[in-house]
Amino acid sequence: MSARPSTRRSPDKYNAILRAATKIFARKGFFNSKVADVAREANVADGTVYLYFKNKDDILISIFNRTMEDAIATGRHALAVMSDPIAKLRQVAYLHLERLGRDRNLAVVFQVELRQSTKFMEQFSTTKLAEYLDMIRKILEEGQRAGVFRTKLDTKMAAKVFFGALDEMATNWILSRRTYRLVSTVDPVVELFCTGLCPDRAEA
Amino acid sequence: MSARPSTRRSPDKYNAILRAATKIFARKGFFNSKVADVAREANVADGTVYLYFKNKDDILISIFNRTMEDAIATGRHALAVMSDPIAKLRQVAYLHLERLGRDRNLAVVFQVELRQSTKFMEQFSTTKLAEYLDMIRKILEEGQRAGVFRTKLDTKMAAKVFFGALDEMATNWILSRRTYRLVSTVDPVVELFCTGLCPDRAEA
Amino acid sequence: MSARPSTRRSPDKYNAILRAATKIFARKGFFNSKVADVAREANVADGTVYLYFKNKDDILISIFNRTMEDAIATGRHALAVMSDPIAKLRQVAYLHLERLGRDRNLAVVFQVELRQSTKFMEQFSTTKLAEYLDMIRKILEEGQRAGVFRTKLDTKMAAKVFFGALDEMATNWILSRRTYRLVSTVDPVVELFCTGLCPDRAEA
Amino acid sequence: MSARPSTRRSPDKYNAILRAATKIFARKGFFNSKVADVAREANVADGTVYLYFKNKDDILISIFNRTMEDAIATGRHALAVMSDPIAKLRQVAYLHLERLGRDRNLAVVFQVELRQSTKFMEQFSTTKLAEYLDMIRKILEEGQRAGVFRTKLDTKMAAKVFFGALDEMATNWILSRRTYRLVSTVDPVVELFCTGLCPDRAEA
DNA sequence: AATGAATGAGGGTTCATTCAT
DNA sequence: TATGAATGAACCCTCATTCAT
Repeated sequence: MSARPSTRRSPDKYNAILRAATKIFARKGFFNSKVADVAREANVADGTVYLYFKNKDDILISIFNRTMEDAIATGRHALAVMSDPIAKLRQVAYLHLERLGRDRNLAVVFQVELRQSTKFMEQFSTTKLAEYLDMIRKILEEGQRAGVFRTKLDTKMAAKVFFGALDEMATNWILSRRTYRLVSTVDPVVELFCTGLCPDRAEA
Repeated sequence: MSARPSTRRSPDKYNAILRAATKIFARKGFFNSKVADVAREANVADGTVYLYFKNKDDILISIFNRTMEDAIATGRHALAVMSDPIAKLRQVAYLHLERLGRDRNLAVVFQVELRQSTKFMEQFSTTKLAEYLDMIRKILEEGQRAGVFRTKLDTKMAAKVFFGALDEMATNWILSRRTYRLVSTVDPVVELFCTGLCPDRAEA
Repeated sequence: MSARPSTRRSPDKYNAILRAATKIFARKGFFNSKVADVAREANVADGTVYLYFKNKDDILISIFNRTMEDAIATGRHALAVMSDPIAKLRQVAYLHLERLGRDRNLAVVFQVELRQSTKFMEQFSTTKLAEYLDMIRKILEEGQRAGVFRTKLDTKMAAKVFFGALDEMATNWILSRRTYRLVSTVDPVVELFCTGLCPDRAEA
Repeated sequence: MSARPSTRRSPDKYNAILRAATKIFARKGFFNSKVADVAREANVADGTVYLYFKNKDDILISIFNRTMEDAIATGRHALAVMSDPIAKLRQVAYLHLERLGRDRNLAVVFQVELRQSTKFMEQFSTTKLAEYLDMIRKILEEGQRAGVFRTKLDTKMAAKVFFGALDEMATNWILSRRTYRLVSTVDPVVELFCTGLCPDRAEA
């Protein structure tokens, strides 16, 4: 019918609802969260939520989109002034895990709630996530040209593996009792990813 | 109230329901699947489902548990007769991805539907998943003792990274148009994991 | 999706819901009636209503259809054994007004609630109502052939006028304090319809 | 709380809202029409509607009242200069059907939307409608005194029947595909009403 | 054991109305 | 007077679960 509600008037309310939703979804799960819960947490009336979001799904999607846009923008900006491919990879890992480690609610939503259904995931993976994987891939290709990474590497697959590693770090951290800081996994992961399991043959 | 529903009486019906549920959950998502859908697919009455499963959640959990038990048993059995740690890793990856690649419905349930909520995930990760990660870790430690893997490696983290890589392969395969066979990713992943991104200094 | 619910099992419940709905709709109006009200009046659970009817609209439509089918069947049956066209008209008027006069709830639903919207009315008028008007028209044509009714009469229009007269009698009766019996209007209406306003020139 | 909203300040806006409401109600039905729809159609803000009308019901009532007041005034005025009772009846029929035939939206609101509930109808029938029926009745009584209409006629009932005939003409016209002009039914109806179905005995 | 009709709690969403500007 | 963002009560319908047969 009508155009996407979006931010009609107050960015404050829009942000408040998004923040509240992240908290509620993280705490109770998306499906078990009521829109009324989100509204109460955001200190707005139930109906107000629908002035800013098309429906409940749209809230979840908006959390994802906004965070990914921030992440990609921040990533691109940070990478722009760097040249060492390994440092760039480390930077991506750092920004990724630091962001989630800083906000457990956001982490839960990203690692758990967003994986609700193929409906969501297909939508996400074909847009923002593909863009994110591509950003990683470009670093790897750059590294290949610079002779820092092996030439015979399948960069598309390697990008997935790298992302998979970060993803697993985040998921594990959430499901653990969080006795450690998530960013503390950045260096080991990057190191492992670059060096591999096997001892440097040079050692031999 | 009553005793825990059992699988004793008719394993046929129990299996039929589990198979039906995997199909339905994969197709429509866990939350959007109705118990009645599962019952119809399994050719039993709605009420019959409750003779075999405590509730809807229990069906999902049972899919997970049974598959994991199979996987761990199959894995242990296959690994028992092998000695090369790298071959063992490759075997784990193969069994993991071959199983999911063979049954897309199961793959969807594992990669998507089981991640419904922290409630499920915490339950899973503290039992079967921990056991699975431990199995991987033991291979790595064995490899360290055999001098095949670097000693300074954090095997716990490396196990997670390895699992994360396999997990991402599976998820990506589901979300892609599946134009390739999932098992085709086994060798590249294992190779990357062992060798790392960087060129062998020996090459130089 | 699924087939029309209709009478799945118990005609008792089906009838109870229809009777309850007639009462509730008559009392509070269709739009202001809650399905829960109907269910309570029928002594069934809310959800049970949906085992027998597709939705709230379907209840209203079912009241109309069932009543009209009864009316047309009863009418045809009664007319079959009669020959005098005027007597037939009187019979139609009698059955029409006696039925509504016997059940004020039904009368209210027919005279008021069913006129909710063009959506309903167009649906009704093109099927059952058209059939009813046609039944009247056939009597008039028969009367013309028998020389009892004027030949130059537009029977289609006269049928509408006759129906309009009965309809207005019913509506007026409902909106009045019902100090009279609805059937008492049968003879005057038929007489007026046959004779007209003007004095018989033969009188002069 | 506050005083009854008035039409004083801006008759333009008042009329615009009434015109818009007639259109919207006709198109979507009263219950399915949103006040916001009416406001948009009238090019005013939602809240402005409440400066001119007490609530949504009040808009519908106002459409009825204003139209009836016009109709009765116009009728009285036209009848004042006439003497022949049959001509007067024809004039009433003409004004009635010409008005509705000229504005389909208004016709739909009158024939369909106003019959929403006994709440509305009782309110209407005890005031404006009674007045209208009374106007018709007076013509009939006058005709009786003049010897044009039969003396033994129940004028109250005959007035209802006449109104019922006009009402049915209007309803039928709306529900048909409107392939004819509504006013074309004036003469046949009046003629039928005066002469009746049966052939003039004088003919014999 | 198996059935499936019946249950009824639950929630996303709409929209008439208000009121601060 | 006019606005339109905000409100929150209201409700249809779904569906997991039960239980009489």
